[in-house]
Amino acid sequence: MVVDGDPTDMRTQLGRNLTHGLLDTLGRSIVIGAYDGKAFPTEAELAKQHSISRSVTREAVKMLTAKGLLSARPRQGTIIQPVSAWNLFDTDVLKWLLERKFSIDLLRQFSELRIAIEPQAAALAAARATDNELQAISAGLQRMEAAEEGLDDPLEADIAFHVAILRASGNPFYAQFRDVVSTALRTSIRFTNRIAGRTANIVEHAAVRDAIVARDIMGARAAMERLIGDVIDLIETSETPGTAS
Amino acid sequence: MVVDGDPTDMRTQLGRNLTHGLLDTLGRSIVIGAYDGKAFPTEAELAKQHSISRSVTREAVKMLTAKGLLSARPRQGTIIQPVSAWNLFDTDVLKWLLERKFSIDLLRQFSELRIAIEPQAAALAAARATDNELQAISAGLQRMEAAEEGLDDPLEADIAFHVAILRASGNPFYAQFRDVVSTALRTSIRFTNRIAGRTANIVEHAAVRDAIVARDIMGARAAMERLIGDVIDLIETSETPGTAS
DNA sequence: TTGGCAAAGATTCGTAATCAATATTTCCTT
DNA sequence: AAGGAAATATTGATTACGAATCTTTGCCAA
Repeated sequence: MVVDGDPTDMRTQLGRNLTHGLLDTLGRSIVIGAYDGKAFPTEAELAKQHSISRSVTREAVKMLTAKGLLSARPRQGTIIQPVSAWNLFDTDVLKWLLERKFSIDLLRQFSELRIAIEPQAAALAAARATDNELQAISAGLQRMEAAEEGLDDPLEADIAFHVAILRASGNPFYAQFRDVVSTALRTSIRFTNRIAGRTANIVEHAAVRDAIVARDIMGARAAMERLIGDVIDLIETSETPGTAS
Repeated sequence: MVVDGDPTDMRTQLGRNLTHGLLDTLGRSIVIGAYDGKAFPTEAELAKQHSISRSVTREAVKMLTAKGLLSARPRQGTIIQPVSAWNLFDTDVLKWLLERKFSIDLLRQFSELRIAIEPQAAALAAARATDNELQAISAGLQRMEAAEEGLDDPLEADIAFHVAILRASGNPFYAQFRDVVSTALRTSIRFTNRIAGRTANIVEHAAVRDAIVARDIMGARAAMERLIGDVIDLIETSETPGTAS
């Protein structure tokens, strides 16, 4: 009963199938700390609680161990791993984490990561982006311009722009930050829009694009630094003591 | 027979149990591209090929989908996901990736990531490391000094130093790069030691430590940039055309 | 030939029952 | 009190069966 508000069976739950439904329910419960004092249930208990077969339970648990949230040993049971073992760059973990608190604190952590990654990605893109990749970046910018006039979704356009640059870095590890950046922007928009009713800064985005297209490595890095620096400033000015959970 | 050189059963294989053994075997096979032309086997085929039960097969496949390598749908079968969907920061995926090629190419991609992350981590550490964290950084450096005189393992000491700084950043996302940095250093040592018989650069490491302890944010960033810049220079000078696989 | 619809087939999804392996705890014997 | 053996709890693994979900095939009719 700790597990979910509704102890109903999982058959109508989210997810493509029972296993994914349970994965989602358990992952969310773990991340929000629903088991913090107590021990994690055994396979048998989980199966019973959710009126689900043991196989499905085992598969969901195995997926959670694959993501670093759990570990299991015979006779000892299944235990929750320390947060340091969680794979924070996993899409699901990121999603659950965000539900726990869309606090400014988490947004700040995201942004601290972005300020390290994205300027360097822009520099690499300036150095080696292919024609196709340059075009994708420009396309993202054009979507943002279209969004200014209500012809496109401003958030999705913004995300497309940043992701295009990550891809254009030519380094698959950079491209992995897709989800982090996307999540950060989705969260960000709730704050930045609320705080200063400002719309996305087209001029500064264009500066990044122009520098990359001009193969200006230093310029691309600097322009992107400015872009994200703005976000961080906004977060910090709006950070009033006691707001953080 | 595509799967593994030895079509023996999995009972003597690596891994804590059958599921993990199969996970490892399949993960490695996928990453090295053993299924590149062909379709991925069905559950039934996998079970038969490895003389293993269907449940174990399903659990291993589920773990691989959790890591982004596979996806499964009824009637359609199990299919390998594009590399862009793989979770490259997963410890296992990283390990498999490294077995595919410990090429200079992969080492360069690691280093491009480090040059973005670690200087910023050093800067954050300089800004907010606790006393304990400062002590851990100094301890890492001392281990490196001890290693100079054969009293400790130089590689492990080097890793400990860099990981301590990642942790001291106070941002859990930075701490996640533990594995990437550790892997990069382990790979790196094979090259850097071979190319220039040089030992780890204690002086430059000490400069990073000193700057962090002195709360010198800019200095810490610059010192770490120099450190990793050296590695990148070494990689680039040793990069002869045709070496990349 | 073409269009549509129904039947067959393949594959993952899900349940159930059962035994094995592995630690831990309990308890008996010395 | 010590040591070891037995009971016990929990994950690990096998097997067999049926359900759900698509795809493909093939038939029938316009």
